[in-house]
Amino acid sequence: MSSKNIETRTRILDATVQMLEKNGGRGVRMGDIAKVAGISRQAVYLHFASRTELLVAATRYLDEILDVDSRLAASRAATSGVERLALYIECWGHYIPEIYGVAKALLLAQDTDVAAAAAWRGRMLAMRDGCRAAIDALHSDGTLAPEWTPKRATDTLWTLLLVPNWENLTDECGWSTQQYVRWMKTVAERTFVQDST
Amino acid sequence: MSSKNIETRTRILDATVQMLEKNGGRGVRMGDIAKVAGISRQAVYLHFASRTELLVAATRYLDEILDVDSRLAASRAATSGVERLALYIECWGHYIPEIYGVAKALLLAQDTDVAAAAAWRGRMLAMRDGCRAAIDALHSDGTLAPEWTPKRATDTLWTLLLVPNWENLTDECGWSTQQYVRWMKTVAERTFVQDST
DNA sequence: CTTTGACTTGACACCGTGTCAATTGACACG
DNA sequence: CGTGTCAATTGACACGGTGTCAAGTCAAAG
Repeated sequence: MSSKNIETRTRILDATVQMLEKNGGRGVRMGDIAKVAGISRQAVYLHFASRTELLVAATRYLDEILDVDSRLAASRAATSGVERLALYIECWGHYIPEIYGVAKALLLAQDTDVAAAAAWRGRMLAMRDGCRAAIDALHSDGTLAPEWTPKRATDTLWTLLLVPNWENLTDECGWSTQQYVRWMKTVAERTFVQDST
Repeated sequence: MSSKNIETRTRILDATVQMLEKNGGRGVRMGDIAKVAGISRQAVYLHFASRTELLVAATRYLDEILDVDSRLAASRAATSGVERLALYIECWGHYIPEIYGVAKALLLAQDTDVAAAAAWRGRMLAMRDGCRAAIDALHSDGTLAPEWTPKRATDTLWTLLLVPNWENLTDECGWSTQQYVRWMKTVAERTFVQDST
């Protein structure tokens, strides 16, 4: 009964994630997802009221699978602000490619759907918290470069780490994830960390 | 005859720019533009084959009005790499808000239309040339920080200056254009310029 | 007076999302 | 055994926005 219900639901979510991953988040229609899940297009609407709702559920589902929380624990365990900043970028940098398909779809849905915009914004604000924590750690170490206020530094770091930047560096510039992580760390350290000389 | 033709064409372009500017590039339909231009929706198609073509023409038209070339001349006149970098960011930073509406529309059209994606990409590659010129100037001054290759520094600066970053800092973080320019200069200098101490 | 060319009006195809109604088939319960 | 429930199916349809097509208007130029 309800177990079959849930089974179908996760089959839809699996299909969604799989399709979005494969197509980089572009051009995946409700019908395509249904086909991969082995059900009719209308049946998808029995589980998710709209495309946006499905996308949002898919991101949650993926986060669960990837166990984001335990990953972030590493950066929180850092003993210095500088280390924390580096670990946070490392964590985030490896996370992006894994969620990229779903994230991109949500990002695209923003234009037509207010709910999608709100959902994406929520996720980004959560990411901002991580940025603020890293900057605050620098600040309380006294290693935040003096021209920055914590708020302004947080805004800047947050923006630097946004998905479109990763997209540009990997897609257009041909960088690997390793390189992305490596050089974002460099930018962040040179930008925010007080000169030690 | 043909003068009337051209007159209507520019009226359409004016209407397009005006509407896109007013609505931040979102939700402007062919019919809306036609209405503002004082003609029928179909008449727009007598001058532009598709929405994308109209958007592309509108960016060109706007560039012409804003006289981008002469603006860029200032940054090319710089006597040092550091100065050139700062002037380029200054120039670009004041340019973005003026083209934002049209740029955003083109950016959004990318998702559905390959031609729009190509057009946008072309503009961004042109912007990248400016970034490369600034980085090269640093490089030949010997003031590019040693960990950067020119190519990698160019990629990074280019990405840093992308429109979505300006969008995030102004929209989400509430920065003014002045602040954007000020702090992007700071980031770029701290990131790319060899430490002078 | 006729031709030409810009523009108008109105109808329509296409695509993808979302809705609705009628139907099927399986399982559970009395 | 019949009955009710619930997931899922099929097929049709509305909506919004782009783009196309055909027929007609109107003014200026020859």
